[in-house]
Amino acid sequence: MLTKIARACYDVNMDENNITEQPRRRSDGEQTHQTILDRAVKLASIEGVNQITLGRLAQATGVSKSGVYAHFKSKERLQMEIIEAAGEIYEREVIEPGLQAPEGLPRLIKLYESFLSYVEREIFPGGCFFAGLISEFDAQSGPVHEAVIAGHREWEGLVVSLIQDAQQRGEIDSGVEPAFLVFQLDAVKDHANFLYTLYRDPAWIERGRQAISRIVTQVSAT
Amino acid sequence: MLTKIARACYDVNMDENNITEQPRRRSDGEQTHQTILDRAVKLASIEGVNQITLGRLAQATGVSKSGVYAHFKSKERLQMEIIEAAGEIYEREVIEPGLQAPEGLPRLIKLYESFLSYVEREIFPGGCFFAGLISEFDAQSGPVHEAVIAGHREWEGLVVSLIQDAQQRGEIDSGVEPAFLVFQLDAVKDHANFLYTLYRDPAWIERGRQAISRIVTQVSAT
DNA sequence: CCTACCGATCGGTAGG
DNA sequence: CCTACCGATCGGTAGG
Repeated sequence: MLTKIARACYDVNMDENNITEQPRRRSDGEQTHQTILDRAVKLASIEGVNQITLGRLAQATGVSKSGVYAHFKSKERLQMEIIEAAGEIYEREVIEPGLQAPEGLPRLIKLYESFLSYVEREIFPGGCFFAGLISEFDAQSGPVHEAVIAGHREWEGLVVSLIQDAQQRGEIDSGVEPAFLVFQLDAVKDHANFLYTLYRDPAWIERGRQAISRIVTQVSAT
Repeated sequence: MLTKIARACYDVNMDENNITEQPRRRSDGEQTHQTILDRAVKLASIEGVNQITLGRLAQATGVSKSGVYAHFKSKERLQMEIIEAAGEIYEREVIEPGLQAPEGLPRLIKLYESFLSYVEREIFPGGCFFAGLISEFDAQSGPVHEAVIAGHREWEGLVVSLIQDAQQRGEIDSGVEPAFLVFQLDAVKDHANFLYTLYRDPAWIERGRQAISRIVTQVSAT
């Protein structure tokens, strides 16, 4: 039966865009899959990825435990899909709006403002998903740990390139070490997320904005 | 049997300092209790307090599962004792060395240096215990969440009072808002902990030191 | 996607 | 501090 559904999904897949060997579900199943994943991402942002269990996810969605399991085929795969789904949301809510600003310093500033806004709007009920994820897996080896490091390196690389752009345009002092500036900016953004999530007081986001703009002012070319 | 041990411990207790209704164990049991707790604190700093189970703690210490349970009487109590024990370590490794410096600005600086040193020396194998704890419970209501908030407020209060001391001595500009300065300093210390724990590269601690001293320089009275 | 299971482990209890 | 349990839940499987 599973095979039949899998094959049907595979056929549907062919008509769409995705020709991988990973079987997918047809439209109804696809929707259920997404519904479960949405719930899982929200739960994981509050309690941590390791606290998500098939049973509780089943209860939260009204699907049977084995129904949930059938969608993900293992707990590891479920965890990975949760992280992927969260990544898409982060991309949509932080990266894309940030990159819409004009190149150079405005883009750098907009990126951090997008982050603060995304925290303030509580896109994830438990605060920034990835701040929580890093904290959960920073000291634990395994595939998630590696994925977390890759994600952090990607973010750092993006910000460094924005800083270098701004330096080439003469908007940021050329004597500033990009990696150090990223450290300063990220410290503020993560701390604002941290305290907003703990206290749910927008004053912390405002402090984050102030601290970011203070740092930017200091490194701005004269 | 439990009652007998409990009563024996109670008697011992009377001879010491502590006359609460909470029964304690006699010296052997006391030692086992501490051994279990030490392991639990280390494990919890890596995996999170919620990941500690009686079974795994039993396995890690060689005590039977019910033996572990007998020492703590509930998982909640175990969690609370873990947090208390971590708090004592934090007090010893960060607060006390910090407060040994001369009053005013040197004491403020020393407090943050003590923190960075405590991270660098890996007092907890999974990074600063309380950074992890806040991250784990920031979005979850319950007694641990409340304890975490109380702990954060205590730290913030301490730092604010150090800043005000330094302001009264004319070492920090009186126009600086203490709460905002704490925000800036804590952002850096937590971020250094965060990245050191993820990468285990002392360069992140060094960046933290640089960022701290830069902030201090900026707010220093002219 | 379901019911009906499996062995392992969970927090906790009884009794010593 | 131990053995020997309890019901509940875990991730996962069989079969439809």
